[in-house]
Amino acid sequence: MSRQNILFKRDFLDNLRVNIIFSAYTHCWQGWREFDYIPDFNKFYFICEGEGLIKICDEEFYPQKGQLVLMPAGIRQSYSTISKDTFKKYWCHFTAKIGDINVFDFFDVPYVIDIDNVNELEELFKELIALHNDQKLSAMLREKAVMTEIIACFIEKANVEDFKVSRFASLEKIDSVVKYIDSHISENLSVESLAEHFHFHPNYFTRIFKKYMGLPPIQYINKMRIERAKYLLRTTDLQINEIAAGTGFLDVYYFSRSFKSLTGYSPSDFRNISPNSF
DNA sequence: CGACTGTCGCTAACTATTAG
DNA sequence: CTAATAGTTAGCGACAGTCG
Repeated sequence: MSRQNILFKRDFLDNLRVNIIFSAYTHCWQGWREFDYIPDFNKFYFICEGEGLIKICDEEFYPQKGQLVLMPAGIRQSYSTISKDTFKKYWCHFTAKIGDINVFDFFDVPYVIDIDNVNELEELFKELIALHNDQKLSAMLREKAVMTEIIACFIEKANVEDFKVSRFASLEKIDSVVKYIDSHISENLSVESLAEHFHFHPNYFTRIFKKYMGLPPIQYINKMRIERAKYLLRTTDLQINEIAAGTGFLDVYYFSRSFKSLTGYSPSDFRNISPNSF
């Protein structure tokens, strides 16, 4: 795995937004069923007992105790009881998006997986439910963390190792753009020149860049420039104007102002408070 | 003298919309 | 998916001035 791929993955995951709509533990009633609907949110069902039918697209599943079911947003699905022995399950409705895209659209994942450590997942769902009913700010933050942990468990168990970049032709190009920006960060990069280099119309380029990366290209470039400047401030004794020039800022004054607006510190303050990494 | 701030004006970049 | 247009916003450079 190259540094650039790791960078891309991290930047990409920086844009992950998780939102929990509802979570609960339920013993399904006899009439528990709905057919051929398309939700705009994802669902997890963690089956504890009982039996039932889940249909996703045209695939039918009869999940068992100890299995976790993913019912992704935007896909036609149905569910129903099949006997008096109805499901007892933990479940949650949630969205998890990178840019404007559902995170599960980036992976090839099965809809049903076996869980090895049933107790661990059960505890996570219990915590999720408790946190969802807690109005404290800290609980809201923890709720997102627990939801992210459940998603990570699912992805780990599903043996997902990487984004399916090839699934999105444009994303493959944006991946190249990000690598290009990383290796040319000290040069005079503009949206127009980038769009031209990668054969996009500038308007279209800005739009899809933001779609996948969560922020417009120029803001991403500036963010990366400031990250590089922070690194140089910590690890070198270069003068501020040299660092400004080395990170693509034509104007040291503008560099100083941008740095402060993004980090809250002026470059020299940042250097003074940072532990020296020599 | 170097680092930084405040302000001004120009323009590149962005967004929304529409159309092919 | 690509392109054009128009209105808005933010980036940027320049300069004067302050601070230590």
